[in-house]
Amino acid sequence: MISEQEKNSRKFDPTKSELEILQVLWEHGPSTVRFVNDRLNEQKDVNYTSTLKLMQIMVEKEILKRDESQMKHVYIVVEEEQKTKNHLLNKFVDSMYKGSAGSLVMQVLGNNQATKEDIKAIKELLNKLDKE
Amino acid sequence: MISEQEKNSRKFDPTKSELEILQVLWEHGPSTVRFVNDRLNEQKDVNYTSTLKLMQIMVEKEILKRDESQMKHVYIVVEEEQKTKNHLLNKFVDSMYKGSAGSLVMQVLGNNQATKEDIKAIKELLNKLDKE
DNA sequence: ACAAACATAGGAATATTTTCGTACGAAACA
DNA sequence: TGTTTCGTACGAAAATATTCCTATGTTTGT
Repeated sequence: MISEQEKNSRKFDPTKSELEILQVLWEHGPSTVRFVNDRLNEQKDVNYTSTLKLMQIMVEKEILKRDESQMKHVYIVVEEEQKTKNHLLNKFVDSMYKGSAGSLVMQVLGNNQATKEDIKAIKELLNKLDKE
Repeated sequence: MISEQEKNSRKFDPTKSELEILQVLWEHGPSTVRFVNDRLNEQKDVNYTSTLKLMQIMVEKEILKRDESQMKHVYIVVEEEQKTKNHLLNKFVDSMYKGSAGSLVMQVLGNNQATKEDIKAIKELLNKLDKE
């Protein structure tokens, strides 16, 4: 018996390769396997059918759904990008910073990993949060 | 042939299970397998020899080193905690936020994932950065 | 109509990660 | 001193993740 918890967490636990595919879909929206594979091949060598297989698996896992009305199936991300990213961020923070999002931010800021523009935007956001 | 790059990045690419072990060692300092295994068993079921094996593998990968002068070997993290965390954070930011640390921070702040204290500390840090 | 290019499906081969059984020596202790 | 407990080493099994071969059908262009 699989609990709902497990079922959901599995759904939000893309593997490394799956994440690469998600990134393409997040950036470009619903796409065919061919398109995704072409984007991936800009970074690394991967066979068309490998990408196809992965995307099929992702449909099974309900990470993606697809429009089969055309022969060239169009794959669509099921979960909102932000929701998934949030989940992954939380997991990351939990495991690396004992759940303290603050200390993650401190690390980023203290490490010159944020540009001047970033910092400006962050300050503005903080001000906005103050007013609420 | 394996490039130095790959070799190094592999060193900093702990698997999921390896990360769990690192967390114990980060929190408690140099430890025996028995100790680490006990900590892990507070969270999940895992056999002693499984933990042993993993930690031995981590020594091979030079993620850990160990003091064998006693029968109960003591395992020690090679890389500084911060250095490893930084590396993992960078990888995360790269893959999830196209390398923009700022947008990660924005997401954390915009999502009530930071407490009031966090925000206060962040503001202070920002002020300090300004002065430099 | 035919060949070439392209699409999906399915399963098998690989690679990687994780877990654990077994062997065997050292320490603890009744 | 004998036996139980605890330690390491090694290798294999199991679980996961990744890659790609092959079959088969569709579309495209000549």
